[in-house]
Amino acid sequence: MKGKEGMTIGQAAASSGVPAKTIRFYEERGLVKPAERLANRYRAYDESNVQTLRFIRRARDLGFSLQEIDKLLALYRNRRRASEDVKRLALAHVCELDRKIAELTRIRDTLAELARRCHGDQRPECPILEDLERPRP
Amino acid sequence: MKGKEGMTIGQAAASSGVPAKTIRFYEERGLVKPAERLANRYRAYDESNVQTLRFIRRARDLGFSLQEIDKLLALYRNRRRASEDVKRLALAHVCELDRKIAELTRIRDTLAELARRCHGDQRPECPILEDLERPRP
DNA sequence: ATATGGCCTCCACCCACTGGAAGGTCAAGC
DNA sequence: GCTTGACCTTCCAGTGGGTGGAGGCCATAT
Repeated sequence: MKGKEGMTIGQAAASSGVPAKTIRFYEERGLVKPAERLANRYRAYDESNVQTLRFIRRARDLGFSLQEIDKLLALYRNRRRASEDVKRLALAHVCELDRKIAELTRIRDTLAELARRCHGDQRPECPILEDLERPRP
Repeated sequence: MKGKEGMTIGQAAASSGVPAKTIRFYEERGLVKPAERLANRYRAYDESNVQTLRFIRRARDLGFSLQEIDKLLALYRNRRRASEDVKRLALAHVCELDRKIAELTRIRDTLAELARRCHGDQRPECPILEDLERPRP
């Protein structure tokens, strides 16, 4: 396990923040290319692999899907990319986030209002259950 | 297929808004009790079953998990329930929604700011990719 | 010599469905 | 009476993004 840059999957995991199991999963999904193998069949990683893993980690934290990350990685690796293409991906994702936030907020407000109207005591009467059982148009 | 109230799964689906496949799935998961069967092995539903399905549908629309719905259904069926218990479930879910909304909003703002700083032209320079590749502490 | 811990593969499971294949049932139309 | 088509039945597989565990090899310290 020598070599200045060489790392096992566990070290790459610690260094990138992506769990070892997840790294294998990404490899299987084709998100990262299959790692080189040592003589003992252990996967070997270098700084550039770890860089890619960190990129993926950050993109996941920002809510991009693996499919979107695949596209982002392609742009990342392409020196002749147009920032326009990256921006389009990002803005599409912002739209999706706005949509989700709006929906969750709507649900949240509905439910908070129902809870506000519920006495929350020992009696069975409950506007929340009454809402749930009400037939909708 | 006689009987004033009797319905097939397709009619129950149309009447409740829960797809037939999903009704079978709920039965398998034990969320609803196994439907009666006709001589031809078709599932039979009545208004009360449809009412339960509508309840589930509405609760799903409000973002409750099947596990939470299981508890809500138990409270719904229990005439001696305390509205306190329903309210507690609802408020816990509101908290969870608030948490999710806050996280998505944080992500959304981060990404929108990165996109704002990106020229979005034909050149490769891109603050979004620069952010993604940046090592984190 | 063995105990620990890391690595390997493979399979199963999570959530909440959804799609599809293969086959049974029923009413209507010719 | 036979076909057609719309239902219904079961079972199996896949989605997304992993996580957990079994069973076994490898490396190092005691």
